[in-house]
Amino acid sequence: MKLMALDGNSIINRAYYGIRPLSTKEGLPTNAIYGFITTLQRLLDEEKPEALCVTFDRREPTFRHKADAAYKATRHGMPEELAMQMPVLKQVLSAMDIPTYELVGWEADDLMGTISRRCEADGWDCVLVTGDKDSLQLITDHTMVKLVTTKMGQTNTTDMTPAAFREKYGFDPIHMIDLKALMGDSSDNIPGVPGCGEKTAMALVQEYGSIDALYAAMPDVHAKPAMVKKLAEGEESARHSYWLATIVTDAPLDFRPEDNLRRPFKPELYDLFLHLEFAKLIEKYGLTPAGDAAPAAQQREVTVTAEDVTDPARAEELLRQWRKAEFVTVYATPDLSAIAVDCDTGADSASTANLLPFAYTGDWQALLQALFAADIHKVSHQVKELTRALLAQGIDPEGFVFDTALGGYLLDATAGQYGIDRLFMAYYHAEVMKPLHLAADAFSPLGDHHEALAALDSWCSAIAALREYQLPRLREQGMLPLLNDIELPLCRVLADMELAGMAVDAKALRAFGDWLQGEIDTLEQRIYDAAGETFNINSPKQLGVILFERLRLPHGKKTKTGWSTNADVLEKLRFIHPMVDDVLTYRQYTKLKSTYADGLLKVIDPDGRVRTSFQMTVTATGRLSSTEPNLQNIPTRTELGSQIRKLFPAAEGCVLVDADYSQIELRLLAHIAGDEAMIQAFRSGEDFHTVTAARVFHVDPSEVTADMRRSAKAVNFGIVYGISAFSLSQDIGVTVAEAKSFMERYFDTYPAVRQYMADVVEKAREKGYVETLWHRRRDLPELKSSNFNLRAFGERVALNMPIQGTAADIIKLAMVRVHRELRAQGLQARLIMQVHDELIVECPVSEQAQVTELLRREMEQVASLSVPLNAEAHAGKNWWEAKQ
DNA sequence: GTAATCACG
DNA sequence: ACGTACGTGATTACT
Repeated sequence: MKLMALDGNSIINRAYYGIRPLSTKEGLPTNAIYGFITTLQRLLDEEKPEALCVTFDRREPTFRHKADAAYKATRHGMPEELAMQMPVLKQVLSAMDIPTYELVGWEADDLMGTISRRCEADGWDCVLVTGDKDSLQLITDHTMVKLVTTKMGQTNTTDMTPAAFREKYGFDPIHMIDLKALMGDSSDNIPGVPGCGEKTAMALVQEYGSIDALYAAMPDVHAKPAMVKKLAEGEESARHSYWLATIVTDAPLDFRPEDNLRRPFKPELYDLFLHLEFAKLIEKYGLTPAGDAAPAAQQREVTVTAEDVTDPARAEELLRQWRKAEFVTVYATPDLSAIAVDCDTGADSASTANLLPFAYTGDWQALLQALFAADIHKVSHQVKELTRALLAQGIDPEGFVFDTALGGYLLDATAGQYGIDRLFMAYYHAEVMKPLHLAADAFSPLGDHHEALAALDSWCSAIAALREYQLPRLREQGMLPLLNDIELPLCRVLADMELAGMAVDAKALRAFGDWLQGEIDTLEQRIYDAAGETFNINSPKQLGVILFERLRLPHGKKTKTGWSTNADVLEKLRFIHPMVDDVLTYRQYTKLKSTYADGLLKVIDPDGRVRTSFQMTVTATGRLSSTEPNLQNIPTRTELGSQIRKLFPAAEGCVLVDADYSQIELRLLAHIAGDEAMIQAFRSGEDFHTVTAARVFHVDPSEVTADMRRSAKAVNFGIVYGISAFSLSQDIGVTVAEAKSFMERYFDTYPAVRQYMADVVEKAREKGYVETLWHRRRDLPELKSSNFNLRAFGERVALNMPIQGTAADIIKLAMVRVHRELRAQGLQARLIMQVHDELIVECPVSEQAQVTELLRREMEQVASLSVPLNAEAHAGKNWWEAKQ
């Protein structure tokens, strides 16, 4: 039998510092609790103990344990956000029916020591989980310590058995106490022998085993005479320290191993997790509401107020009501096999109309067109997806006035999940009924019709409830213009773009792929010959073994699992061994082959076009993202890679017009920071990096060398990302000191930028968020974190998000304007792609000149700032040409 | 499912 | 002293 005991304080501490701040809508921080539970679950999966318990420190101000020394006085108290979570964690553990142990005046260590010895006495094995190395002294043949370590934000555990301990330290676990007695421990206020550090203490314990043996051998110990003297003088301190360092194993604890056998969770765990907004955990553990006695079916019976609309006369009546209403909510299945419409006003208040194509006896198409006309104001969830589905059915939808997915995203851009159920849970701490099977056949006469309708009904009213929550908050945060003028109109633009797609030359792409394969085969053989064996070049692990063990090349950075083999590292090794160059080329070619050649071929539609999906609710800054396929990362930086762009042709008789903003982020930095020198530089129309270099190096622009311009460019970009001198030095290959002085001179050149960087972080810390010119917002709880890395990250985000996010606002607005203007001018031209600062329009050759001018003008005039927005547009027969 | 790598802005 | 640039998505290896 095996019992696992956790050092509660140690684990929750690590969870708190290791996990980004989370909190409930009411502001209760929850990250440490969440981290604790997930850690606990991982440990249980790993160890599968029969019994489990958690111990906690319980120190009282008046305690007199272990001498009167200011014992652990230097250990600072826990931050308030963590302290608040302690009692809640104990509630959670109680609801999980996991025993906890604490004793006034005793530390978790002492309780764990006591627990492990009682277990052993009863013939149990024991696993102690803690991050505290002190506990290693407790290791025996039947007691293992799982040491929790946090490296680069990742928590790992090491199993310390007697053998593993000896391997690492060279002596038996029990002598850990002797080691501490000699070297001391400042965090525990254990003095040790003054002047005796880790190295000396290790050597002495390895040789003599214990301080008893050491002092018995005095004065003939193997150490420098000065050290022998220190040891002699420090004997009393060493013996006192030994006592301080010894973990108690007989604390007065009421403990029997068998009382800790694992038991089922208590029902109240559901409510607790609901309150903590641990939706994932509720799902994972399959928790259900405590009052589960009422059968779910019965609840549904009560809530179903749905009405199947079958005949045109009734439909007409409803349409009239809907036109009069302020708004209706619409929930549609992705395939439009069912559409529910809920209207809160009128005679049939609170009743949901179900529109099912097979059940409707009238003209289905006409009904939809009437419902999705501009005169019925619709609130829905994921309007872009619905718009796309309707357009594909030949319906031209208008009149969307709210999107609860977009609302959720604008209110919390880092939440990541915007499903109706998740939002409802976050806002109201309650669950929406799950549609059990919303597949098409659920609405066939044979499917479970009743159940499906009940789900539609509840989802429809959930959407109304979400809007109710979101609207006042969006208004208060100044985001209604962003929603109404940018995000909502953009839904139609993106739906059109997704449906239009981009043509791909499949034949040429296949040929390119075949050519790449030939090159890859050659490279592969050369690499095997150089290595003297075959191996999987695609495996960083195997490649690392070849490069750094077999070939003994100097290794650089490490990753969690071994040596890094990324391009940065390999670049430095290419002059040492010719194989490295081949590996780099191999990487480049296989990337092109698998991601672009093969990857694109897999998703070409029968009409020879690829259709990406634009994600509107993914990025933390407001940018779009593109998936299946990702058309926002088609190669351009290398000669070979950019060949791929030649395989994106314009349709027959058409051209592609490609327009991009030049240095929009830096221009926005100039505007937002209000730096006169930088604004002037952009107004001059000269090359900005060259102007920067000239000002920073105090030379005439004509004297700026390529090297100077490259450095200036690196700083310009670095500033936007929240640079550090270290990273800049890495980037431009100078010392940190040089990079530092370089940045100083940069800030002297653009003084308002320095001021901005300080102000934006301070303001963000006060307000807890940053925002763009259009008030798009990103919450930044990281700035209040006590974890240095997390806080530093938050500061960089605070600098970057307003700039990157404003650029996103601007191009989105430009897209809406371009889309509208192309239609207004009756052009056949279609906007088909966006790549963050670049738009692509496909149009007949005859429209080329007009479209090129329209694109440039609309993009440049979308906002009026203190710097000009500069856009350049070119036409070509394919993407590569248009981009020139 | 996570980690490493590399493509883009 | 800390560890070292912002935002994405796809592929491959490996647990």
